[in-house]
Amino acid sequence: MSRRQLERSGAGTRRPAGAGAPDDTGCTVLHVDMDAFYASVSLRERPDLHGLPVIVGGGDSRGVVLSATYEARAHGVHSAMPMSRARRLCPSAVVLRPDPEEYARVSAGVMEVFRAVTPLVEPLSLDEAFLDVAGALRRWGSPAVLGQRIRDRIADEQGITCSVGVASTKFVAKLASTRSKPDGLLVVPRDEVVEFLHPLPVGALWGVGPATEATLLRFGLRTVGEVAHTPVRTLQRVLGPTAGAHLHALSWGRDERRVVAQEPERSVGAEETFARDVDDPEVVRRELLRLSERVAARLRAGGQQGRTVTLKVRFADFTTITRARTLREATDVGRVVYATARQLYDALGLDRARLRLVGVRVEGLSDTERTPRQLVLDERAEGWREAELAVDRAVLRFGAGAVRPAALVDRRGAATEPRATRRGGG
DNA sequence: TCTGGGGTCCTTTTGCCC
DNA sequence: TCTGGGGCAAAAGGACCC
Repeated sequence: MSRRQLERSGAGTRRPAGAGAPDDTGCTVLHVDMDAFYASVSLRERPDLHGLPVIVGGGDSRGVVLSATYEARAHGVHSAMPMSRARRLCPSAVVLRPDPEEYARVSAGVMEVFRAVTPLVEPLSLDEAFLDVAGALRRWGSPAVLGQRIRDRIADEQGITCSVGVASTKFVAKLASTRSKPDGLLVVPRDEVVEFLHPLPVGALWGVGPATEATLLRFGLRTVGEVAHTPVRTLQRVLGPTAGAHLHALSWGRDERRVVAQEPERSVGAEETFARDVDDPEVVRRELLRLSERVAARLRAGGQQGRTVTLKVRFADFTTITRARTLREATDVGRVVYATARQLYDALGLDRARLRLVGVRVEGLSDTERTPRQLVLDERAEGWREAELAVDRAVLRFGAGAVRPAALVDRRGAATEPRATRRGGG
């Protein structure tokens, strides 16, 4: 939400020509963000669609917008909007299916460009990252020059545009890249930070979403400047000690967070929204098995195990609950994850309630290497683990879907609907 | 007219032990 | 025996991000 607000608050602040280069001394944090990433990547294959409203989105009945070109955004379309609504807002838009593999490839290429500049790259998602360029200046010149080089290289090598924010802190760099979109670069000099921040709406602050924004508005706080001039104690009373202090610091441009390369993952999960609400427990259990296998396979691929299994259930009316159980030993075995998730599900005693979504997540991760093989792990689980490792090898050789649990295969040997959102035969 | 899927972090509640 | 905390970990929910 913050990004949208910031864009709406408008006032293209790219410097007027002839004002001289802004002072980027000490502005060693870069935030680089691809413009309409999924849409831009998909458009590389479809040059005929350039200049048209294009929406990338999934799901036949229940999908949302993943990305939209600026032409589509002009009609009010934005990401996370239900596809049905987007089509109504912009009936002329061309809708493309997402192509996750291609996005991952382009993302890897982009990250490579970053790492050629500095090892201190902190990816936030496929399409954006923070870079600490303090150590790269001797070789490359000033941060702004560096930012422009990155933009040029990504345009040349990947055929997409990006925007770069240059500042002394992560938070301001991120706001700056947003403000310079699309296809821009904005430096916020150190001594202009407060001037830059204070006119912005509160929703521009990191961590202020719809709920917090509503709270702040109730107290008459509309801009970052108004938050800045509110006593910390007051903010803490209203928002809690952590959020209150955090927001106050941000509103003055104080942000101590460093750029950190490769943060370890803290959880791995998978969830699925059904094409239509489901009230058959057997269908739900089959989905839980599929999700558990998927999560466990990803844990093994990453060399990780987890101790806490969380079940997520979303009812037809969108209310959502979670139930968790912590195991005695960490696991990366699909059958163990499934057994736990299924126990949690059965314990709910739902009795044919209509479900919209189920999910499985594993938390409390540790490296498999550094987690000693427990002596107490029962033979059954150990047997399953061996079997699943064999499956991993088969999938590597023969591709996904080569091997799957019997419960997920119908009598004719065909896999039952690979994705719950797919309809009909195929 | 509805609301995906991948996550992180924080707060509150709860259960347990002392 | 009852009550009351403090401290802790786990569980649950919610807000937020892309």
